[in-house]
Amino acid sequence: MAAWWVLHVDLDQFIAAVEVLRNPELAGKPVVVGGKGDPTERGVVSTASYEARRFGVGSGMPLRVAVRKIPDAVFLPVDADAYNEVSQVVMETLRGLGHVVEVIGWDEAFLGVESDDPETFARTVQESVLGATGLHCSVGIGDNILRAKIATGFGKPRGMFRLTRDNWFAVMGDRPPDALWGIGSRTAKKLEAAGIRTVRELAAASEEELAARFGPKTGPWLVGLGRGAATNAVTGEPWVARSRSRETTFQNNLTDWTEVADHVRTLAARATEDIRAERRPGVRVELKIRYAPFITHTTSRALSEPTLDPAVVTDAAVALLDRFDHARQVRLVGVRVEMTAPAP
DNA sequence: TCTGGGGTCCTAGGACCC
DNA sequence: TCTGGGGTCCTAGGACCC
Repeated sequence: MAAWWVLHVDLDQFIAAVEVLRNPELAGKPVVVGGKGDPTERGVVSTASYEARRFGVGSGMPLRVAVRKIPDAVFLPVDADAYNEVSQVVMETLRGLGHVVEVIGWDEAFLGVESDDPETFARTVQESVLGATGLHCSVGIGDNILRAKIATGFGKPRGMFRLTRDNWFAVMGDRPPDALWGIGSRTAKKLEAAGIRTVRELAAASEEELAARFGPKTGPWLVGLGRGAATNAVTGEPWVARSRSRETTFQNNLTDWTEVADHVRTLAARATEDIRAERRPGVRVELKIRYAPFITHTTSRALSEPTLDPAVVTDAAVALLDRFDHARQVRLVGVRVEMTAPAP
């Protein structure tokens, strides 16, 4: 009787690899993809090639910092259309293997697989993706989605790793809590203040105590993460967005709020185009302002009735500007529109 | 070092209602 | 005159992920 497994498939340095694929001369060079590709501008690294990572450059790092670390790296702009196209080939290839596929990003998916030999199937996955796209991937094998997701990191690059209840504490027990998917630096710091420095200690923590510190749902959920607990259900149901948003960071902070208003109108119009394309009326509009140097506030308002009318959305967004301090400089503006639930 | 863009979910306080 | 308890909605902010 074959067992059920969750496989997590993750393309290796996906964005950089796509760029190398269409420009083979980049192979072996430090490649940094991010922003508009100009490391003197505001922007962050989306993906760095392994050659660039050796210099300490990684995702989320400001481009201005990256260029200081590797002055002669190849800097490229983000080309979302190109990555989407390759991503679709990857996901179609995975679906073609005959198992349920849950897409969780451009370069990641879970597969629900019934098998006696998941490693052999993982090898098939890697060969299929390589054959269809020329790209390498790593595979995590787990008894639930959390363990599969974490396992992938131990398989990179081009490898695989199995993580289950049997080796969970042997592999993860002594690691810091932010090695877990869902715990970031902020929560790790708060956990440390509570005397919790390892996954093993998190697993043994009191749910009541963490509920008092983190909230009624988050506390017990964190303890569960420490134990490696998660669903093993992989769903092929297509993902449905709840909101659409557009935002812009200015290369130079704005001081003129009539300019700010112009940008709000443009962004609101674009967000409305997005919801119109999905035929999902907007029910709430949120305006985001990031003041200089990096102070972010949001405000939102429910619309009086669901609408697809660009004028209604735009006017609502512009009206929200009244709630902000027009004496301050603006680094970013954003508009988000919440949609009605999709028709069943 | 100086921090993108597009998303999701949770928390907590206040309003409001019974 | 002084003031319960519970439920739900709205809103701002925080944290996280790709």
